[in-house]
Formats: sequence, C-alpha cells, structure tokens
Amino acid sequence: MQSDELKDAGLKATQPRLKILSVLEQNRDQHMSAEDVYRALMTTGDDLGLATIYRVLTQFESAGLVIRHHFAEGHAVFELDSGEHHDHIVCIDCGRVTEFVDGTIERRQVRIAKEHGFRLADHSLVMHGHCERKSCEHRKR
Amino acid sequence: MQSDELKDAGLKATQPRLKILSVLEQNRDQHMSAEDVYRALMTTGDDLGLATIYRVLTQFESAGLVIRHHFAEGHAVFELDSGEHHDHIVCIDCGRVTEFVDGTIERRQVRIAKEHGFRLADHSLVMHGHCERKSCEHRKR
DNA sequence: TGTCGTATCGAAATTGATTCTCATTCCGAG
DNA sequence: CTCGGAATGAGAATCAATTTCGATACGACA
Repeated sequence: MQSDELKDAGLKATQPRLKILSVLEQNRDQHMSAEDVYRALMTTGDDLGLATIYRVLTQFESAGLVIRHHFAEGHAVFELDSGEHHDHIVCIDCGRVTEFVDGTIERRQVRIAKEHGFRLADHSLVMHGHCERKSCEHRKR
Repeated sequence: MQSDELKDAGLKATQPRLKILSVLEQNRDQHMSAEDVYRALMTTGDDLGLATIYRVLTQFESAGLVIRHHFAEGHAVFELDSGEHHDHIVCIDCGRVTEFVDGTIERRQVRIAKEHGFRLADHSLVMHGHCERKSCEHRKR
C-alpha cells in the first residue's frame, strides 16, 4: 500500500502526503512542478495548500522518494525515483521530456571526473532539441 | 578595444556596459553571478544599479558575448563565451567549477538525440563531485 | 475506542533572485 | 555642439520557494 511507502521512508501517512504521492504515481511518465501537483489536486477537489505541496515534495526528496530537477530556469520539477539513474532530452518547443541512459557516456564521465581530480557524486546531462512530434509543431512560438 | 567588442555585438559602448565587460574579463577563470559582478564593481567605486547588471548581462547573453548557466538552484552565473563549447564539473563542497570537453561524449549525444527523434540544439552536462583541493576541505558543511 | 503529545497542516508573510517602471541622463550621428 | 532615441538607476513589482505560527490530525498506548 502507499501508506507503507511513506512509513518506510520515515514519514507519517497523512492524507496530504498520500494524495501527493498518488498524483505522482498517476503521472509517472511526466515531470511535475509543485504548481502542477497543486493544480492536479484542485481538479479532484483535494485542495491542499501550496506550502504543503512544497514542504511534502521536499520531504519526499530527502526521503529519496522523488528526484528534483531544474531543467528550465525558474522552477523545479519532480519525478518519482525509479531507482535507475537516467538523463534527459527536453524539447525546446513543447517542453516534453524524454529519458535515456547510455553506458558509454556514464563510464566516460567517471573517468573524466577522476582525471580532473574529482570524486564523482552525481551528474545531470540535459540535452535540448526539437522533437518531431506532430503535436509539438503548433505549440511553437 | 573593449568598446569595439560591444559595437560589433550591436550594443552602444556605454560606461556601465564597458565596466561590466571589464569585470568579466578580469575574471575569465570564474563563473560570476549578477551579484558577484555587482559587488566587484562596488569595491572599485563603480556603483551601478543591480537592475543594470541584470539587464546588461542578459543583453550580453543575446549578443553571444556571455553564456548563462544554472548550476546551483537559486541563481544564475555567467562566463564570457570563449567560442569553444565545454561542460562543467562543480565541486559540491566549495562550489569551484572546472571545465572540460570530451569528444566521445559529444559525439554520442548527437547520436542519442537522433535515436530518440530529436534534432539536438544544445546541451549541458554538469557533473557534481568532491574535489581534492586542500582549500576545499574546510569549507565543507 | 478514547486520549494525549507531537508532528503536520494551511494561510499569510517573508525571502531571494530577477524583472519592470518611469523619470532622468547619456551616447553618438549629423 | 545639438538632439532624439536608447540606456540607466532607484525602487516597486513579480515569481518561485520557504518560513512562521496557531490550529489540527496522526497514531501509539491505555
């Protein structure tokens, strides 16, 4: 059950937290901002305070349940931590995010870090491009 | 002369712009935030408005003179555009930034983008790690 | 199942970075 | 040197995000 996920993470299973977790699970394929989660909950009548959303998402992050990204400037987006690391390609026109993993790049990074006297802890590779999706075109500006 | 750099970029050679450009050139090896530039100018008695710094840095960016990065959340940093693309390793402890380029990774990226139906326009690879600099240790928290 | 102490909640105020507004000042073509 | 459009500076405004604090809900235990 979802409440176990929370308890395992050392968090009380409160209604707000369960609802936020639920929204994230229903949108596994998306990257949501705090604002997105807020709006998603409004439409289902679950009207949580925005402050709570931010607080809970931050708690989820420290608990390792979600990962916070800073793709576009201005605001952060969150995604459930699937446990597997991956990088992202973001479409400049429509904002859609695609995930990928590439062993060659991963290995190369560890090596480069070492060559420069760094012990690699984390990294983020974000590529920006134009996707070929039909639905993308007319969103262009 | 510096004023030519500005004119070539299509910008009037005003005092504020010349001073900001000069600060950036004197700190080529650093990545400066708007606030950093602001403080640097204060110390030399050139007391520009913060709004001007932001405005000018943004103009420099569109003119291709500088590149804006969003390493840490919260605020952007700028560096003079040397013309050569490169990626970054940021030290988690002291914040120092090291630059590098790796052909293997560069090539691989274009290919991955294509495989996923993207036409690559830009990318940013930022690695985070712990550097082995002596001066770094005691800044840890 | 009811109670209690503590952790959590929501609303509003606050922060920090950045942008906008607008009256004043400056650049540079003629 | 003069003039008009462009640029500047000070402060207000904005935006995302965080903190504050009194009110409330969770859940271990009786």
